[in-house]
Amino acid sequence: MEKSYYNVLETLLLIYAADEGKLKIYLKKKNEEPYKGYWTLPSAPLDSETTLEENALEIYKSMTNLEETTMFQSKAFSNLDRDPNGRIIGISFVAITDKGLTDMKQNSEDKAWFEVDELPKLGFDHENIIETVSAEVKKKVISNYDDMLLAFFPSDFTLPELQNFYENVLEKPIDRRNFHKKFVNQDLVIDTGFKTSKGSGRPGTLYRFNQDKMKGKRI
Amino acid sequence: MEKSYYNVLETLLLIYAADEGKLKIYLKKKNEEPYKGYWTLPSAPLDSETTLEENALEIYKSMTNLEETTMFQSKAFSNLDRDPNGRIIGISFVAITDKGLTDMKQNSEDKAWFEVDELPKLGFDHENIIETVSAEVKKKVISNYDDMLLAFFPSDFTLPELQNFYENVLEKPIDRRNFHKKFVNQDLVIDTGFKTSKGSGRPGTLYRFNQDKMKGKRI
DNA sequence: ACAAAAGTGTTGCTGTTACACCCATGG
DNA sequence: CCATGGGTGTAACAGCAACACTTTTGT
Repeated sequence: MEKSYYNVLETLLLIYAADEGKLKIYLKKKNEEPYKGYWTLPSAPLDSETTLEENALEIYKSMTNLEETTMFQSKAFSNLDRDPNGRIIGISFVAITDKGLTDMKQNSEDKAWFEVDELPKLGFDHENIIETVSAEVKKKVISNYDDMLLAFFPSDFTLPELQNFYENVLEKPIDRRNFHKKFVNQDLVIDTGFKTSKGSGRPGTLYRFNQDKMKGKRI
Repeated sequence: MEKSYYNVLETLLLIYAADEGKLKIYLKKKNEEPYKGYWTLPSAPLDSETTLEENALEIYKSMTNLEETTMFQSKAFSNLDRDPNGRIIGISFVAITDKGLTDMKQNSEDKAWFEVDELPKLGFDHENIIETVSAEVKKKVISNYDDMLLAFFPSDFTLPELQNFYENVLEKPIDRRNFHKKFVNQDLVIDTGFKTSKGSGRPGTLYRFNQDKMKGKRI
């Protein structure tokens, strides 16, 4: 192979959501070789007249039909053997979305949500990328670094829902009563006045995050 | 300009150290056009047979004559007008070093330390890059996220030294006595048994970080 | 009325904050 | 012996951890 100062780049997008208490990622099924039938991260090659951010947002729109999201840059992956077709450098972005929205909710033939700890067969080095970036995202969720916990709950939620997600990410159980009081006593959440009743048991109060108190707050 | 899927990349290295209580960065003076006489970040073009990490380490070695450092990837900068010579994508890395070591201590004609809040005239978009990345580094120092505070003090220090640096990064004063006890009472530091005496006043106890307690510790 | 899920109360501990005071060195 | 800077003490308070109990729903 000829050594050169020109490189091919791709933007990789990791779309995350909190769903049923689990951290999930939205993947795409590949229907051409290489890795035909494998799942992969949505991606796009970067041309010389587009910024990485623009490129990532385009991928987001095409995958979700949504315009807005919390998006930020993550790591670059530059191993020489990432792609069997030749050297390509991948720059990863993280987008956090509200799974409740739009047609993303239903999995389709070629787009689906997966728990980050139960990934399907993945093409290229995407399993490695997902594990690396997910570890970073989880770490931020746990302490609300970069307001990451806030980003996962843009709309109403019950405290048990929040706790379920938080416990799964933390991989440790937390006392239900202490968790509840932490958020209520410190005014980190606002009571919307509504309740949810799904199944048996007392209905949960619907809260939303108190943005002023949560922004920058260390959990 | 012709649209293409080939891009030129450069690795940019931000070498930081805690010195005299200040967060400092090591820069290089440019002696050819463009930006001749301006200061810039050390950088290297990326060829098609090198990883970003290898490239960053090469820059580090050539700037410091040291082999080892705490290094991690930071953001990628992909604005189209970053460089007057044409589109080039910059991938930034952060290295943290012990300024006391080697010949780095003395500033030379073409390499020097600068406080991140008192930067010289910088070429390209490097001022923007330094500000962006420095904000990220400071934020991590403040909470010891990714063990960032630990990384800045690999060898012995006095608590007043540590506090001086921490206060400058935080941009708020902290009670001297509480700061002291926080670290001592929680066994975050280990007494080396040595003292420093510089100038008047009672000599300070030399501590080093207790790695076991500090790793992962949120300050 | 019973199970299931959500919400409230209490107590002790740990760490933070806001203070005043004592100790070791150089001039 | 006094200025300078470093180290120790203490009391009030906030947040966390570990507990038992009560309330509201569905069946």
